[in-house]
Amino acid sequence: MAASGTRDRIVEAADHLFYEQGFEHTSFADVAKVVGISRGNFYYHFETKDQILDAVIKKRLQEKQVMLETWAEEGETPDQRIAGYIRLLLMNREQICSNGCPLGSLFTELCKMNHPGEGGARGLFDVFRVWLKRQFEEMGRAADADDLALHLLAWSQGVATLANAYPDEAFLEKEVARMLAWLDDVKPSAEG
Amino acid sequence: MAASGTRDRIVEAADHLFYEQGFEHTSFADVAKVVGISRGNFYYHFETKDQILDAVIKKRLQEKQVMLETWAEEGETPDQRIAGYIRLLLMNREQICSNGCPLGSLFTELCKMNHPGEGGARGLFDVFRVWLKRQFEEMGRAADADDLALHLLAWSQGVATLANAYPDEAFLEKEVARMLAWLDDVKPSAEG
DNA sequence: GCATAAATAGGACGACCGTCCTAGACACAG
DNA sequence: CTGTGTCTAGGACGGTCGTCCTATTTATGC
Repeated sequence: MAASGTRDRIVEAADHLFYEQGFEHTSFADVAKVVGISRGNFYYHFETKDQILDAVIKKRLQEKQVMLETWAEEGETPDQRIAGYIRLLLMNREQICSNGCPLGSLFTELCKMNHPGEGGARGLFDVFRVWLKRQFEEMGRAADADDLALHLLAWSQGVATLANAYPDEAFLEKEVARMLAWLDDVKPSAEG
Repeated sequence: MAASGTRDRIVEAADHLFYEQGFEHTSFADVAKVVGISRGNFYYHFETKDQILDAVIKKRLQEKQVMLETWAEEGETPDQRIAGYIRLLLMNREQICSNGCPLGSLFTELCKMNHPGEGGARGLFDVFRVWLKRQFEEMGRAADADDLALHLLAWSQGVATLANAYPDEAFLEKEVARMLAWLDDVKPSAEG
């Protein structure tokens, strides 16, 4: 399994570099330097650059899904779980301030390239969208659960982008507080 | 001034292509094809690709500034002007659904490239930020005008990105309605 | 009409990229 | 030790890119 170890290291290095430098702006040489292997060796593990992107997206999909399902099983109330999602913005503040939203920036780039991986990047949004929708449903807002989920998704996406443009932690904290207040407003007063 | 005519056509074509395909993904050959001139002719008007980017950013800065100042002089109330900004999302719905936010997507790309033009792209945000701040001040919210401006900027930014990921006009319209309701909430009841 | 400058065309260049190929290193079964 | 399959290194190839160079065309002043 030493080979698969190298494969995983390639995917992990590519994951970080795609986030920090973008997909197109990251070359095989960049990844090779980080992993510490030769450029030509990629083609034993991947046939094209797009396959690395696919593997990176697949990895992100799985990681996020596992993270959200773990939250959902930890027995908290739906609004506490949504609050956990909102606080992700604070937990990842350094990365967000310097590189923006991992979901949004990748999607935006692939979209402009007309790259087939665009669908996979949209799938990353979907993971959060359906998870948030489920939480709002369980919170008692079944009627507009998807609407609320999209709203929160867009909101956090915009906050991440602006925090990147103005690397100001105070702004991030203010917006997180605003989101939590909004969540409290949205929560039915007599929760079931 | 025939030369400057060509120059302007280059800048305008580059402006569109940078928005639709991204800066890095747009080559000289792409722009040349649109403008209808030869590839080598660029270097009579620009010395580097970065200079074209600078010209594009400068043009966008000027256009936005003129647009906003025109609004500010049209004698409406501040909240009507802010509502006009919000409704930009609807006016440009086709472009936003297919290419996202012109400000955010350019900034995100330049940021990942560590490109010196990043500052100019941030300047585009600044134009809207200070204009919105002024409107909120005139609306009677001087204390938190900048806070409100950043909030609305982030919100609209996120909505544009999500509308790009889910090209759904209904979502755009719902969020615009939500923003207008928020604006009404923010407006002091006894406006001066 | 001629000299001068502005403007354009088109190819050459070096660099980088993704991709591919081949030879060698390594692990392990017999 | 030997043979076999896995894994790696490093260079070659073709394409594209930004950049540059040099002719040629077009416009302008005298």
